[in-house]
Amino acid sequence: MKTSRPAERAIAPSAPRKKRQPKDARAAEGQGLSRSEFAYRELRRRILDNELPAGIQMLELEIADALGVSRTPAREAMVRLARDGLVEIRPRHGMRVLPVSADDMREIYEILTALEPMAAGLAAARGLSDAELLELNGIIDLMDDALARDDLRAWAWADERFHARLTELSGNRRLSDLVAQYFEQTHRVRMLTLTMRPKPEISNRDHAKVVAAIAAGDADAARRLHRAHRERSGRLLVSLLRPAGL
Amino acid sequence: MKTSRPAERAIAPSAPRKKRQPKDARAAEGQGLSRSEFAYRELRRRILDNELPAGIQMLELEIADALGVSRTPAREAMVRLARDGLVEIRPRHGMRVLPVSADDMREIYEILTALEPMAAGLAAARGLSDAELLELNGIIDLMDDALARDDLRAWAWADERFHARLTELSGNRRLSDLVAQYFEQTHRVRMLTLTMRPKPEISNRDHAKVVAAIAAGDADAARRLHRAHRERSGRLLVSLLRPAGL
DNA sequence: GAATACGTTATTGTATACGTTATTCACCGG
DNA sequence: CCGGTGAATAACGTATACAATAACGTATTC
Repeated sequence: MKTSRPAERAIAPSAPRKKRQPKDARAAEGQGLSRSEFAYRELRRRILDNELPAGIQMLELEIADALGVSRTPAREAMVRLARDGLVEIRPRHGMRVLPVSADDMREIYEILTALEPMAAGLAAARGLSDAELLELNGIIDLMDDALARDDLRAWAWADERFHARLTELSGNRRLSDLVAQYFEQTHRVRMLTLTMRPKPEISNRDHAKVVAAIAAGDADAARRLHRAHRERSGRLLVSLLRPAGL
Repeated sequence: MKTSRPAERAIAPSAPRKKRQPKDARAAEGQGLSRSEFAYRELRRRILDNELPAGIQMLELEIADALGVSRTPAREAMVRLARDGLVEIRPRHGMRVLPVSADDMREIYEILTALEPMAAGLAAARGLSDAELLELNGIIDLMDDALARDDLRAWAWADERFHARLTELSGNRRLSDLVAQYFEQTHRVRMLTLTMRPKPEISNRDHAKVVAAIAAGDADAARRLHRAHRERSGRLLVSLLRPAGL
């Protein structure tokens, strides 16, 4: 037992204590989300949408107030975001949204260049069903449509979807979660550079080739092709970023 | 300014309140560790050393008591460990140390098979200094010595060290952290299967070949060789695990 | 006028209180 | 004897209280 606990607890809760005021956190209540989960997701959303721009600092209490929760769930969310590599916790200065430098992007793209081709190879080795292949090709069609309409935002959305779906089809859950985590970190930068890059027609062709290799069950080719695709897009992004001096 | 801070802080702390009893947590005090950090490290150590065997469940309070901290840091440690993939949090049943099934090991090895060869390739492309190459070869020597003495534990230690050091030399911090995280998860199983596997002479040769390729600056060869090494050891481990029915 | 020491204050890490709710176990009916 | 229902209980999620301390500003001295 605890050695010495003063027995203040013995006093009877006679008076109807102040009603537990959950402040607002209105949005959290809506779903079956715990406040902790809500804080995490909302904070992450704001960061990824650049609502909380890179570099910004927020104290625990500011975050808690902004989200309408107390410090405990706010803190838990911060710890999780730090693990995700989105923020940094600096003891007396709160949480800082990490800027993504060209060098950071290089590191992240190197990781994706390792992981995604592996996923493509695994998918090819496993053999995808016709429905799954059809789905991937459908996403490529979406990308082509978006490109034809010059709708870059729609293209980016479909592109992310393609990469996510392909890795999910690897049959390795950890792998696809990991790719999702790092891909997420590229999202902010991709959005920023979307208008700076040349029309991403090559990307669409790359995707089609990878899917063809997977359909043929050629794991080695799928891996090589996806790798080439990743290397190209990584180089492109870093080259766009470097002069911008982020 | 903060809009509305009630001034409860104004009440003077007149009476010398009961001394804050930090229970024990004696070990935490020793270092400059926060209790949270201490809880995390200690818990992780116990899991990796199989002191907390796979499958075991512990409630928040049990963990807190076992570590001599309160629920708050215990909880924070749990959240972090869950992120690391070592435990699972199940709301009313506390924390469960995740068992590592053959299938889990397959997933983890697939990830390492993607990441480590990339690290080797990067190291080769970057070009290592003589001192760095010497260090890697020194570790290989340690492995040979250990093998000659039939000291499997020492061999395993050096092997882990080799892999860790090599990925660090990739120049990609995120990559080496990631490898460390997944490698860590194989540790428990590697220790269990250490006596079941044939003498790992091939491993030592594999390592030497990878270092040679890096020394020659041949990124492609380094990648391919490391990949072959990983594939082999992954297959071996899974094949040992499967009949054991973990 | 600048530098340093000191006191103040804000922020954090940690403990703990509190209310909610899943789980469990006993009891009852079939 | 078994299955279901409800009360008791315990675990958790969350809020908050509290103490330690780093950061900051002020004053003092040279």
